[in-house]
Amino acid sequence: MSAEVKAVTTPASPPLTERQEARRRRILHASAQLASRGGFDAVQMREVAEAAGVALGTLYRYFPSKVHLLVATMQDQLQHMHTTLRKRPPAGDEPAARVAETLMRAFRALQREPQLADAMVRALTFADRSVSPEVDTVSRLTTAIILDAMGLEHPPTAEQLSAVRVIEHTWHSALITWLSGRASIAQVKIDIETVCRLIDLTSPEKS
Amino acid sequence: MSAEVKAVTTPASPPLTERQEARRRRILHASAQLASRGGFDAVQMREVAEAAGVALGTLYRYFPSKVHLLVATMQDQLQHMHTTLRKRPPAGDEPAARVAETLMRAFRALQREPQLADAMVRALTFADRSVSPEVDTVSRLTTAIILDAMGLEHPPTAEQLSAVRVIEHTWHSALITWLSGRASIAQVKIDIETVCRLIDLTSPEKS
DNA sequence: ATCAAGTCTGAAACTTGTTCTACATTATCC
DNA sequence: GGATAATGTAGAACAAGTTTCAGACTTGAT
Repeated sequence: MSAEVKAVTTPASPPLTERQEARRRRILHASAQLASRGGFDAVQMREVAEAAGVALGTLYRYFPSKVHLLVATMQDQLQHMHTTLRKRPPAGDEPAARVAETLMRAFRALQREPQLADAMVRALTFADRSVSPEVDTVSRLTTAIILDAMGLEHPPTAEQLSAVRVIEHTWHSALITWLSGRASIAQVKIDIETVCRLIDLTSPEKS
Repeated sequence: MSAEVKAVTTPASPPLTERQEARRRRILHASAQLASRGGFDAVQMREVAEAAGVALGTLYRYFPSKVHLLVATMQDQLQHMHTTLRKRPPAGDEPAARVAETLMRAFRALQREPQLADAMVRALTFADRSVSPEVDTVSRLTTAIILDAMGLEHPPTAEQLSAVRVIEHTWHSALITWLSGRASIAQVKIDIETVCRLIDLTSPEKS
C-alpha cells in the first residue's frame, strides 16, 4: 500500500541487561516528567538522577550530557507519536494535504505538553557535533513520519527528499518560534501549509 | 526601483551617552572576537567583560544574559551583512533566483567565520521568551534582506510573506544542520534552492 | 560647586552542568 | 564458587553563567 519504510532504530551497541534497560527507562521517564513541568530549565541533572533512583555518575554514564538526555527523550516521544499517527492515517487526497494534516496533528499533540516540547526542541537545536548521531536519529524518525504521511507508491525521488528536508526545517523552526511566543498557532499552520506545497511541486506525476 | 523597505532598528529606549555607546561597542566587539575563536563555548562572560575592559556586573547591565549578548552580536553582524549585500544586488532574472543567490552569498560569508556563526545561531535558537524582542529584531532584519533580494515592485502579498517566513525557517535550520556537521554545503544549497521555488509559486504574476 | 541619582567596579557568593574519587555491588568467565 | 572486570553509589570538587553588594565614579540639576 505504501513504499517500504525502514525501521528507524538505534544500533544499541552493547545489549543492556534487564536492570539496565529498566534504569534507562526510569531516567527517560523522569526526564520527560520534569520537562513537562518546567521545560528545559526544570530538567536538572541532579533531580533527574534522584527521581530515577540513580546516582548522578550513573546518569552521566547513560547520557553523557543534558542535551544527550533530552534528545534521547525526544527520540522516545517521537517513537510513540509515530506509532500513534500510523494508527489513523491522514484522510486528504493529495500528499501535500496529508503531510500538512499529519504535521498539524503532531503539533497539537505537542501543544498538550508545551513545556516538554520546549525542552526537547531546544535541546535538539542546541546540540553540537558531539550529539550528531542522536540528532540524526531524530531527523530520520521525522523523515519517516513525513514520508509515511505522503503515502508514496514508489520510493521518493531526490527532489522529493529535498522537499521533505525543507519541510522538516520549517517544522522545527516554526515550532521554535511558536514555543518562544513569536508566532501564533494560526501562523504555524499557514507556514506548514505553505511549505507543503513543495510536495505537489516535486511530485513526479505533475502535469 | 523596489518597494519601500522600512529601516529595522532597535527603539533604543534611553539614549546612551558617548562613553556608554563606546562600552557597548567594546562589548560586542569582544563577543564577536571570542566567538570567532571558539564558538559559543568560548564566549565566556568573564572573558568578554575583561576583554571589553568592563566589570562583570556592567556587562550584565548591558546584556542581561549570554544569549542576549550573542543575539545582539548577531543583530550587529546582520546589519553589516545587509549593507554589504545591498551594495551588489543579485543578478538573476527571477526573484527566486535572486533570493537564492543572496542567501548563498550570506552563507559563504558565514562560512568564513564558522565559529562565530555557530555561536550566534545557537544562541538564536536557544533563546527563550525573555529574548523574544531581540530575536524578533533579527528576524525582521532577515526578512528585510530577503525582501530586498526579491526586488518587488509592489508591497508583498500575505502569501509572499508566508513564503518568506518559510524561507527564513529553512535558512536557519539548514544553517544549524551544516554547523553541526550533519549536512554538506551542497545540501544546504539544494535546500535553499528548493525552498526558493515557493517564491515563484506565490508570485501574483504567475500565469 | 554641590547634592542626589544613577552607573561602574571588584569581589564574593550562588546555581547547575560536569568531572572525579574511593568504595560497594554486580556480572562474567574459569 | 571465586577472581576480576565492569558497573553503580555517594559525595566532593570544579567550571561557567548569574546575582549580589559595598563602595567609587559620573552626570545632571540646581
